[in-house]
Amino acid sequence: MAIEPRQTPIRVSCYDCPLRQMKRFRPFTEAELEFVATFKRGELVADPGTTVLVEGSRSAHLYTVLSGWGFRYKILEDGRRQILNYLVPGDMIGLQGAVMAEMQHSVEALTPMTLCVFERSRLFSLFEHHAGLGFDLTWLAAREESILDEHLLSIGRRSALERSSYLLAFLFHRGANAGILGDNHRYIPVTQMHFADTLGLSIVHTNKTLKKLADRGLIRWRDRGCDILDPQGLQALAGWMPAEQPARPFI
Amino acid sequence: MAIEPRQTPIRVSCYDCPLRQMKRFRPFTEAELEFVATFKRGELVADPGTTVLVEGSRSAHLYTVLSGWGFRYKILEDGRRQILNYLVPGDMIGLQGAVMAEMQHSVEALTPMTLCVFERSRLFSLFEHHAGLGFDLTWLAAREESILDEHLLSIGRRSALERSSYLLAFLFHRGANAGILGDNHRYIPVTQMHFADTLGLSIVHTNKTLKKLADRGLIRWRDRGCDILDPQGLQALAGWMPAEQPARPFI
DNA sequence: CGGGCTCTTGATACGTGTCAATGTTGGTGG
DNA sequence: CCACCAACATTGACACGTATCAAGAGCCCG
Repeated sequence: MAIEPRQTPIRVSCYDCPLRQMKRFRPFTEAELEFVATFKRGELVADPGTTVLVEGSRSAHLYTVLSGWGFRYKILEDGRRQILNYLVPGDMIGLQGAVMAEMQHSVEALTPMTLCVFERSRLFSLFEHHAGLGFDLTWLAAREESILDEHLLSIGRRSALERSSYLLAFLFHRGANAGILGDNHRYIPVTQMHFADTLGLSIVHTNKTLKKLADRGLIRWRDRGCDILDPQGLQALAGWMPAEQPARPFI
Repeated sequence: MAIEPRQTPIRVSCYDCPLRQMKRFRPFTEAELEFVATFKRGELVADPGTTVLVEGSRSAHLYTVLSGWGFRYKILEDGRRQILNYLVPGDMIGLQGAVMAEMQHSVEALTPMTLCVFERSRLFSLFEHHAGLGFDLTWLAAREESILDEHLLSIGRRSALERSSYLLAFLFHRGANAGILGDNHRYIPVTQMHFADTLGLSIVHTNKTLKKLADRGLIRWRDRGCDILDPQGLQALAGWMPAEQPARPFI
């Protein structure tokens, strides 16, 4: 994989961050915005398929997803891979590094992806000077935890068909909230291999299961990803409802 | 289940909290200790098998485990249950409630259990006045996330035997760190049904799998729980190593 | 003494994994 | 422009792991 993620100078200023202007994020105070602007160190640009962060490395940075889809994963020594969660704009990466000595998971880009790079050494000063931002970080971590809880329930106790439906409904929900679905298409850039590695299933059985969903008209496969045709139907089949939550923070 | 958890007045003062004195927790400043003491509202005492917190409820409190074993879980409508993680002294419960409108999981006691009860409404003032404590909360949330990552990997990609070994090694590690294992016994108060619901396996198959581990001399079953005889062996079988982490915080 | 739990074990059914082969698509280089 | 290759999707046959069903034993507690 010759293509490496490139760290570039700042091209998107926090002051006119396109994400921040979206209504689903809580607004910043002037002081907070100013702090975040000095907190930001650069940008990381990654092409699809690129590994952005590697398990076991020690990163001096924190990241926020500015654009694109990605995912977090872990692998066992013999190569078995488990995808843990997906990343959409507004998500934060690398908080675990403030706790553990090394990264405990890797990150890969699904689409072209841009990350904001922050200096981890200044993390504590964020807590010191901007309690609201500190609270937001905890908020984000707690929400990630809540998502992982649902994934665990799903992998542990749902059948292959229910699991698949849940994951599709979940991705639709995340993508829609992040505003990256394209109104008519509702396209999700996840291959069946990614599905398999998320669901804890083999690729073959994943294919057969997804086919059932396609036959029922819930999804349609195209261009190495899939269109969500009937999110409600998927939710019903999975027996899942997205939990309500207040306006989310964004750093 | 006639037995309800009882909220009692404070019996253990934060100033002479038995947990805080253990060396694995980071020390508090005077000011922090003072704040936490006023933050604490009471104690919750629960007998084994008692449901301490219920999914879907709106709790005005946060909790820290003071003594005993417990676990977090979710259930599907038809009763299928998934245990998400176990609770030992020093763990915090209910941070998710600061984010989601309702509790997203339930909590049950495995042994007699005591929880410290904190006022959620004062959570923000914790961030405002004690950046260090705010940071600690994020720390705890990030560590929980990291544990859930490992569970996901395990359930999704490990075989029944590997999974069981991982869980046993994991529980041993957590119990040992929390100092609740009893040096010679290394007893873990978890029934095979709990194991099954954690591993995403049926109770019958869990039994057969655990028996293999017992036959190999890695564990021994007794008194509705099990003794960990060979934690190293379990780790090796699972292909798992606990991640190194600095002194943990405790609130 | 009886009634729950929990643990145990064997027989059988079923869901999912593995193997193997084919089709499709998009990109690359001659 | 075409040949080729790599990655992904698809399908069928078969093997294996795990679930389900059923029955019984040990234990604690009322």
